[in-house]
Amino acid sequence: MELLTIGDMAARSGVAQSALRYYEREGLIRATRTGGNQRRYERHELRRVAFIRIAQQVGVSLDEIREALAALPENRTPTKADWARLSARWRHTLDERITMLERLRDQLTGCIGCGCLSLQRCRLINPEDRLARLGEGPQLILNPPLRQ
Amino acid sequence: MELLTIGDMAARSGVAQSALRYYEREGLIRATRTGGNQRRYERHELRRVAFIRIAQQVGVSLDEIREALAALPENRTPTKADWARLSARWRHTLDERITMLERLRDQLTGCIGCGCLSLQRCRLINPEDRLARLGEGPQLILNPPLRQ
DNA sequence: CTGCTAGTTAAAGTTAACTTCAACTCAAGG
DNA sequence: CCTTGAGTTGAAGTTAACTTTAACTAGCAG
Repeated sequence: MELLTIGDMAARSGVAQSALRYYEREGLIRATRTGGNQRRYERHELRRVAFIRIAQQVGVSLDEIREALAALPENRTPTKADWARLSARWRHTLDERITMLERLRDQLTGCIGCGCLSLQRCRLINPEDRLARLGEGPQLILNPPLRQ
Repeated sequence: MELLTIGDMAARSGVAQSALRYYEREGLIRATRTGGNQRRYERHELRRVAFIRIAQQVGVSLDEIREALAALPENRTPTKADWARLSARWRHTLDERITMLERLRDQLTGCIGCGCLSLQRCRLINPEDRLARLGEGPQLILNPPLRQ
């Protein structure tokens, strides 16, 4: 059971040591300590780091990533099935994000592309035809959660 | 030539007044002033705001958005052609982002999905087969710009 | 004129995700 | 034993994109 130093982890994962310490403080990865208080990582922590970076690319926050990682077993090395279960979640998130961007792209092409980018008429800006249905109310740009 | 107050702009764009002031400080939108120093917006500034929010959804930073908006004419209301020219840029960015996410999704399915998420063997983690080609060097997770 | 809502400013606060810094300690080679 | 490179800590700094606050002014109805 060979353990990795923080330097090893940084080199093999491409993630800075300061980030690895940060992830540990945030409860995303774990390390044991040597007698001299240095961190030693088990090999499977590398997989956690990989998972973290991938999820970040998908646009998931560290908070959500921590939550997902909490589904891994505490007292044994995660199995393939454990990881597969987690990845299913991101797969779904990814699908959603891709769909959103594709819709945005298609509408962009036919909408800003044509120069019509009008808050009154554009489906991109006023997606559910809110203006038409709600009459005088405020016309929201894009999707809901834009706070006022 | 009816001008809009900041309240009008906020209501019609769904963007907070504080954000509109911030955009102005950052040089993304412009307003004239009344005798009493209140902002008055021309109608086409709404289109700018729409453009800003759309670009943000695509993942573009305000810095880049400002740069893009700088291509609009200073001294006349932008035409459809002006907007179409700008949108072409985002269209391209969008395409790239979608492609990236699709690649990520496909690899996620076949890679984390299968539980193999291994830094040594996984194409997702080690995309260009760096390990194989470069021998002992550090193995970077995902795409390049991960600083050390 | 009185009130009230809408608008103004500069400055400070917020959040995420880290990095940088200063001041040390550990581990290993010679 | 000495030196050097790797590791440790808490605290403060960084960046983007805003929001909040406090103290004040404008515009308009009655």
